[in-house]
Amino acid sequence: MRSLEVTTPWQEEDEDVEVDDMELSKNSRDEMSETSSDEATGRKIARRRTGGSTTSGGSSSGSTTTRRRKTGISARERNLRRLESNERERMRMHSLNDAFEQLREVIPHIKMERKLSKIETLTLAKNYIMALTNVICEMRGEEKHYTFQDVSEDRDSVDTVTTIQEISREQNNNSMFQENLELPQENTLINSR
DNA sequence: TAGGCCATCTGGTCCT
DNA sequence: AGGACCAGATGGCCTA
Repeated sequence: MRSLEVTTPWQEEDEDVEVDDMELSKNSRDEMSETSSDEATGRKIARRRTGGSTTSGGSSSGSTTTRRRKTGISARERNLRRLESNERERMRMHSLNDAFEQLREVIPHIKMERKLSKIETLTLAKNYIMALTNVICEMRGEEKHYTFQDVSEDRDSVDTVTTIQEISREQNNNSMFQENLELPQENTLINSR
């Protein structure tokens, strides 16, 4: 992935002076251009012109008034680091999204026009694991590990459990499912959403 | 138009 | 010290 190639206000100045952080934030946001694309992945990099947080999450230590810098780095340097940090964060989120995509591909679910949302993906994955665990227990002749409650209110659960039951019927004699599989400690896990 | 979902920016905190 | 992680804020897109 390439670095951002944006002409920024601080590229014009290179003075190592004390600068108000709020002003820096403003400059950083003002820099944002519309969109560009990532050459390596083809992903669109959207940058807002007016976005960004005013009071960022969990950040309570700094006042909104002028704060003094910890070190002697210039405003230009700090903004450069910010951009690099943004880039790393984008990459991190992209890899997280890739992982979600891979998870979507292995979860059996009813085909939909739209793709599964993240929360749906996680919920289905959890249900899938629980249902598979029950299948294993069933094959071993043990008591079911998890109890699905109130499935009528949870269509995803129903879909997943139905799918797993079908799988278990087909693979009822598959010894791979019956040998040396570690099961979670909990005996029940209420299916909530 | 409201609400859901998402991508991105941002700064604090944690970890190596 | 620097990068990873996290969560709040914001705006864009889409759908009912």
